[in-house]
Amino acid sequence: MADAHRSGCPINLTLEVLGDRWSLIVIRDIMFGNRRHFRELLNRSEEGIASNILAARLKRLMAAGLLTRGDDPSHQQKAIYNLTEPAIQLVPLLVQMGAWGRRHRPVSEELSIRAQLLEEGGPSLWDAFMAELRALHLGAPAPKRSVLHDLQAAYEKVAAHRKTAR
Amino acid sequence: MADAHRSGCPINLTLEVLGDRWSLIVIRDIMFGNRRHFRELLNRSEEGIASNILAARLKRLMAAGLLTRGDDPSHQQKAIYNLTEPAIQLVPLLVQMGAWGRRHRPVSEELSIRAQLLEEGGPSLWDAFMAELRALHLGAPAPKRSVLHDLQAAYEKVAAHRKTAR
DNA sequence: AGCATCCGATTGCATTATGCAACCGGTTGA
DNA sequence: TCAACCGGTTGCATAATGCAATCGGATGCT
Repeated sequence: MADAHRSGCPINLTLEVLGDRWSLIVIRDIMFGNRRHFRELLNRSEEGIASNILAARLKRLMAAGLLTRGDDPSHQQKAIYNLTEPAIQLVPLLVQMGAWGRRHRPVSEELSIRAQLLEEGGPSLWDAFMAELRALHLGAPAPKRSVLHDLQAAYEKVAAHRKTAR
Repeated sequence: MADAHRSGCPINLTLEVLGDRWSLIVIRDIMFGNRRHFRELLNRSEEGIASNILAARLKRLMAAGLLTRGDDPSHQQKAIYNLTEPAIQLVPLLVQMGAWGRRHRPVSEELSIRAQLLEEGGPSLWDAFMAELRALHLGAPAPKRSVLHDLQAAYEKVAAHRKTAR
């Protein structure tokens, strides 16, 4: 009863989980940038999230069933954040967000390449990408071809540039 | 220079406009519920937005180019809020949000009928709906068949019930 | 062993956003 | 004349966000 949902409308309920300025940024970085550790999410994101906000978001997203937290065998203190199946199913939503932003907002060309690829690839590309995410985050059998690598290329280039520029 | 965008990423820029708990609720009500006046948006929405928040959101959405404000000829004081073309192009995004919420959140059956119709109708239905919105909000020539009426039916039923129940 | 670096956070504090209720001057229609 | 409605605004409390410094523990290098 601590629910207190504003309404049962699907759009509203989605907004109650994801309707803030950081949740989808975190999911985007895990999903498209393959940021799996706290420090990666903290230091290697374009927008510069604060550490307390990041911690709060990770906690909330885990409570909402969108992320799980696992141990990194290589380091006792290191945590690995994984996407859950519901989070992986946000791919079409994020693609639409990217497509809309690309058309109607002053995007930078570098960072919109990924959105363009996903938009032009259509649902079949999204499915391939989601299959890769399941392999990476849920331990599902790995698909043959990697579309993820292509998607991450531009992203990595920009992140690296930003890091040196600091 | 008062821009100060966090980054040029399309997803981020979309989030900077729509990433809060109310903006998309307002657009949803105008779009699917055909709420065109301030008082309609205030009193006839499921979630019960506060009047100052509504005023602030309408102002921001107009500044972002998603809404325009027109005069209602029938009443000197009455304002009519219209969707712009960019706002109408949010249809696929809202459909994806509804589809995701329907699958992964505790939606009420009544309110998810609309989401289901739009999801099952696919892109061709979205296009038909968007054409109707253009007629309604931009003064474009009206299409023949109205899919909007069907979409609003369930919504109106619930809103009417809620009004009497207060 | 010693020490710098990295690990996922937490704390304190300032600013901003949101939420709630009451209220405003003007318009409309009976 | 008057109640109801019009699009908001105001004041105030609470919650979210932003920023910088810091924490205790783990790791790796020398």
